Amino acid sequence: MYDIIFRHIEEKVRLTQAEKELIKTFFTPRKLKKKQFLVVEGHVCSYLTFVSKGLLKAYHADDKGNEHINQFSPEGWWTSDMSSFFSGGISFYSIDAMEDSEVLLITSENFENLTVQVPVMDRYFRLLFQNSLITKERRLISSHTHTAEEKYRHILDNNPDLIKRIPQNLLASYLGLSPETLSRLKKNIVLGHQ
Amino acid sequence: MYDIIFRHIEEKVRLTQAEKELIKTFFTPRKLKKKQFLVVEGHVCSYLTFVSKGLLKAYHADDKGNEHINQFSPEGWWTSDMSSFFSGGISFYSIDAMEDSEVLLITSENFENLTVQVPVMDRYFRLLFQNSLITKERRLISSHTHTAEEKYRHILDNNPDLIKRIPQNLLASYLGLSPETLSRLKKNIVLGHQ
DNA sequence: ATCAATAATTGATTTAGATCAAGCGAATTT
DNA sequence: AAATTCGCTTGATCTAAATCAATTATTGAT
Repeated sequence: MYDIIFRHIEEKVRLTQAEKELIKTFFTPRKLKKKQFLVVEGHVCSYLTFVSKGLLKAYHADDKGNEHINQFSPEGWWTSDMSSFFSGGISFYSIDAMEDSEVLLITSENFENLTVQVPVMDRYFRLLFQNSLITKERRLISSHTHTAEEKYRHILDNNPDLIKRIPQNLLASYLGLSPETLSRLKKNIVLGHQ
Repeated sequence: MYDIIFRHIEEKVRLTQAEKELIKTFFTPRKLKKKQFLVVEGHVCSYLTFVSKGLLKAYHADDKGNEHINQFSPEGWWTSDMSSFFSGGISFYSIDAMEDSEVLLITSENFENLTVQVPVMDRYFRLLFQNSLITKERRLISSHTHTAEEKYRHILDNNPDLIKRIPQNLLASYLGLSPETLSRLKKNIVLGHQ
């Protein structure tokens, strides 16, 4: 259960055995059935979540009821509504399981304890957030500069494995496109390659 | 010169006098004239930069030569091409001064030394990046859900002070709009309020 | 295996915002 | 102070993608 999380943390920082034992005590494991919610928009997001198995999505529903996916989180990724988690406000996103999943949950109090008692975790999360930030920045520029087709090609090139697990309409939502547009441009790409 | 940076850091973490003295040694102060470049796209971004006075912008030019502003950095903010800075690759953004400015520069080696010798700085940057990440996520969702007018209203409500210092065409670029569109929608808003 | 729900495709139409183009006012340079 | 550059506005036109609508897969549930 904890193998994956330690493998991931140790890609960025070193941990002693004692630290690992301590870290374990701050987390709660949980299983999620497909379609089960971790957070519902409007409630407080009480957990920062590490996905050890499966696939989750975080999304926001706008005024017209359209859902906009913020992030897909397969195994080895973290997910949460960070704003709600760290500040205690209501969650902007809903998060649910797209596949049967296993997750490790940590509350904000325990997160605070974790970083105080294992300071190297501040470094780990600094590196984690730093990388996420770079990716998010690029996605934002991409949303302004690239055409629908370029956005699709880009994700296809960079996340071929993940794409296979994601229904097309949800991928469209993630890219900020309508399902119809994504369907149509896929056809063009196939024909374009002949 | 260093007052502002310490004030900002101490909003998030505590520093001893000794730590402050040490921190100073890692930074180099520099003055920038308006229009002067800190980094040019395609070169390595060697510095993480704290703005103590003035205003900088970071932007990317696409294939067609259109510039897309990623970030405005007034006093009290950090700027850099983080990807280039942390990995040594070439910079995706150019960064230049929109006003005569004063900045504090730190190299990546010194950044590494800083976080090792003053571990609480890992926490500081963790908190900094965490907040940036929340903001970037919201901007990305906004770019998918909001109309041009809503985007403008939103920034007007949340950054009224900053907007005053920014020419309209650059604000349009930041919002992912053409200057013409921004000009037109401003007129509608004024009329709408009568 | 059947039925119901959900996802993907395809076509017709609309629309928000981009692009092209011209003129004007303000600011910076010499 | 004149000249040149730059930013803003306004109008006309164009276009990528959204929306509306119907049809056909595909998946899931009983």
